[in-house]
Order: sequence, then C-alpha cells, then structure tokens
Amino acid sequence: MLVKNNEWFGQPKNHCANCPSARYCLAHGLSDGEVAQFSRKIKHPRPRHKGEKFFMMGDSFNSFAMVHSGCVKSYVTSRGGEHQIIGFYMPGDILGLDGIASGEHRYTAEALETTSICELAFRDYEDLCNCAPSLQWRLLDALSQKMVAEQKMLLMLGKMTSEQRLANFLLDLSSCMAARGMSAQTISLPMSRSDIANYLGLVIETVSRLFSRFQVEGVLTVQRRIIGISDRTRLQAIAYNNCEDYCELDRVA
Amino acid sequence: MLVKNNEWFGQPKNHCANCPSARYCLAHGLSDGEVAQFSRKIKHPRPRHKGEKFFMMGDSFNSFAMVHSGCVKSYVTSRGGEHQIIGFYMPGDILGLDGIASGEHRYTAEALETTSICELAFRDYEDLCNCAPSLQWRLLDALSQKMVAEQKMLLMLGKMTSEQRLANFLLDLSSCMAARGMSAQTISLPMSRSDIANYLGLVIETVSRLFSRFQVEGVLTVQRRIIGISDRTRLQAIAYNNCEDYCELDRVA
DNA sequence: CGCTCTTATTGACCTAAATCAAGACATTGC
DNA sequence: GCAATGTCTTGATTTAGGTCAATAAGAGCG
Repeated sequence: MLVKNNEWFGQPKNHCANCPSARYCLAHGLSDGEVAQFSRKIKHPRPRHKGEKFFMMGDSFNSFAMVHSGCVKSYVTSRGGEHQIIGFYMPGDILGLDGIASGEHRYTAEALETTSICELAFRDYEDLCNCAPSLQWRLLDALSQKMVAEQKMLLMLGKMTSEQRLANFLLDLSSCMAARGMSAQTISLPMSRSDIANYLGLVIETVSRLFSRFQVEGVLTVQRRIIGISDRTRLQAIAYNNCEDYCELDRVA
Repeated sequence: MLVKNNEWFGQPKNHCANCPSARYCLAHGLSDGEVAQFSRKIKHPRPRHKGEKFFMMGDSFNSFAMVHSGCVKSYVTSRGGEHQIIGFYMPGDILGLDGIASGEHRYTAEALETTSICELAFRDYEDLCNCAPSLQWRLLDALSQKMVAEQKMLLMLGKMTSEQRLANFLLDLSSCMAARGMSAQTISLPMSRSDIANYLGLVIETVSRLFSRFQVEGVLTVQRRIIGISDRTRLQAIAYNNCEDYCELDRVA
C-alpha cells in the first residue's frame, strides 16, 4: 500500500463505478458519465483502525465523506468532558454534514473497526452540482433523512423505557444490515456494549442485563457481539409499545 | 381580513423587503431584486391560533415555511400515541425541512400562540435557486444548523441531569430572544410547563419544582411564565457542569 | 361577581435505572 | 502456557426523577 501526503492509493481510478456501496452513497442515481466525474473528485485518506479518528469536534470543515467499508461512531463532548454518541455510520452513510453551517465539525468521528472513507471536498461538491444538478437534491435528502433519524432518537431518549430503546436499536440495526444485503436475523455488532449504552442514554450494566433478559425470554440469542433475533414479532412488540401489542401477546403466551 | 382559498391577503406585496424577521429567515443575504422575486413566491396561509396545526405528521410535503410572527412547537408521535416535542420555532425559523427526504412531514407543527407563517413551495424554491444560487447554500446551512441543535438535545437527554437541562434550555431561549432584539434577562415563555417538561424529557412536576428551587436559590425570578435571570453566571455554572465551575462557585458562596 | 377550566405548585411515596462491587470470560502479548 | 488487559455479566444497594394526590392561582365567561 502506497501512502503519500496522507493520501491512500490502494484504490483504482473510477472506483465508484464498481463500488459495492455506491448504491447507498451520494453518487447513487448519477449517470455513468457523472459517476466518472464524481469519482475523479473523491480522495481516499488513509484507513483508520479501531479507535482512530477521522476528524474531531472543532476541526475545520472542508469536506464531507462517505463510509466505504467499516463502521464509524460520532459523538459530541460536553464541557464536563462527557461523551454522547450521536450516531453510527455504515457503508454509504455520509459523515460530516454537521460542519456545513458553522464551517467546523461539531462532532468527533471515530472508527469502530478498520474503516476507509471516500472524501469529497465541499468546494468540489459545489462544482459537481453545476454539472449534475440532481446531486444538489441528493445532499438535501441525506441531511433531511439524518434529521428524521435524530428526531426518532429524541423520542427514544425522551419517552422510552430502557427495553424499548434497546429493542428499537436492534430492529433499526437489523433493517440497516438487511438494506446492505446482510442477514436481518443475525447481527454482528460492530460496537461495544458501552457504546450501545451511551448511544441509548443508559449505562453498560443496564444494557448487559437487558441482553440477558431478552435471551432468557427467548427473544434474542446472545453470544458476545453476535446477536440473533429469535422472535422478531415479540421484539417489535417491545419496541413499539409496552401497552398495546405487547400485552396482547403476553395474554396469549 | 380577506380569506380566499385558505390564502390570507392581509399582507402587502413585496412584504419581505419590510419584514422585520427577514434578517433571520431564508431570504437573508439576497439582493433587493432577489428579495422581490422571493417575495412574489411566498404564500401566506391563514394564521393559526393557539393549539391549531399548520401540518401534521404524515401530511404530504409540498412546501416549507418560515415563522413570521408567533411561536410554533413541533412534535413526533409514537405508535403508543405519546408525543415528544422536537423543537420550538421562533420568527425566522424554518419549518418543515424534515419532509424533504420522504415527501411527507415527519412531525406535527402546532401554534403555541397566534402565529403566521410565510410558505414557499419546494418547487418554487427549486426555481428560485436557479436565479439566486446562494439560496441553495442557505437552505443547506439551515438544515445543518438545525441538525447541530438536535445533537445538543441528544446530549441533554442522554447525559444531563434535570437541572442541567432546564438551565441549558433557559440560556438557549435567552440568547434566542436576544438575537431577535428582545431582552436577554427577562423571558416571557411562549410555552407551558408541560411543553417544557416534554421537550426536556421530564414530567411537569419536576420542571415546576426546579423553577421553585432556582427561585429560592436566587438564580431566577419566576412569575408564572415571566422568567427573570437574576444570576446568569450561576445559571451557566449549573448548565455547563455540576462538577467544575459550579462547585467552585459553591465553595465561594 | 362567582363558576368553571386550565395551568401550576407542593407534598408523600415509589420505581426504573444508576451506582457500587465482584467476578467471569476473551484476547493479546510475552 | 499464563499473566495482563479489556470487555461483559451479575448481584446488592441507592437515588433521581416519576407517580399519585391535593391544592392554589389565574383566565375565560355567562
């Protein structure tokens, strides 16, 4: 692997045309010619290993990035030094959109496992929009989508019990995996228990206990980070509402 | 007041040129000619009274809107029927950005007091962008900014104590008021205690108790919805970190 | 004015989840 | 192989904030 000026040359040119994640990333929906143009502007920084950061809160914002392979967590840090995980990014997800308004990154992006990204300078993006105007609406879409996801998280943290939060988290992760062609039944968690706990506004012990309980109840099978969803209906009942669907199931059981 | 086809004609033409909120809204930064063009595309739906809705979760998205006067709350509803307030919108704030990705509104927008808005069809916005390309980046900015605000809320709900949440809320509201030319010391709350509680992931009793305690401690003066900030330094200490600044102040006191 | 209705406060008590503490299990490097 | 280390599980105990209940204080209205 050749490394020069923090730039990684392990990828062929016009890589986007053959990229398995292009289906989910910003380039999706462009014509072949546009993809080639797009591809030319993409830079590949050195991949990051687990625990290494792509950028930190406060860094100046010049470009955003799409996850190519691996997984990233983003978190904000309070004045007291506490972290709050804001999101997890899978291949195709766009990283760094928070920086557009203020010109500086407002969260830290850290690799959960060895992760490579495709970087696009915001300036180049502006240029590309002139050639391929649809790109403009794609980014708006992506931002709007991310916003909706964050609003769901607000609902989770504001109103849901610990078990509802974990159930929702696992279901979301499952459909995220399924959308990327992986199994929806068996999830290999890329993040630790304490990452999950932090994300869900809980402590690690609570998450651990919930995994155990769900396993005893026959909803999940848990082997460290390999989670099998044994009873999806039940999991959905827990996730959506303790009172209605769940109690009904409870009465049947 | 003339009302025809749900359209309100109480405003003069080219109203944006004289609008006191134009400084904060999407039109800010446009040239005089561009403002006139922008103004022509703006529709003014009937103002809504307290409790009336501009749109509901699930309605199809065709346009977004800027608050002209009054105040709006947005909330999502879970399957169980519970509400979670996502944000409050003051004059100049943009409403409805959540609908861009999916084509339908993902939250309900409800007036907290008599409120009028300026509506811009998304289609018209696209046209306007061709004439005034800077508009394109303004919307991106607005979305990105909103996202950062929501990320702060995630930190609040995930990691902060009830008193930190309320202190942060009041400080944010204070600077929001100040930015709109109103007093930063005395806030007239447009929302009820239960709205505040819901927004902060608490119950109304907790919020009420906190107001009382802050008053006893000399941090606030509370007269129903009129809140005076008597000791901003102290309030900031509470908001930012229980451990560092606050304890130091505590030791001094 | 007194009546009703909504909104806010305050107190007594309870519970979900946090904290504290002790091990168990994997993974890594020597 | 076996320390050493990081990750996860489980149990005992505590507590911040929720729930339930009663009262007060405005606001709207006939």
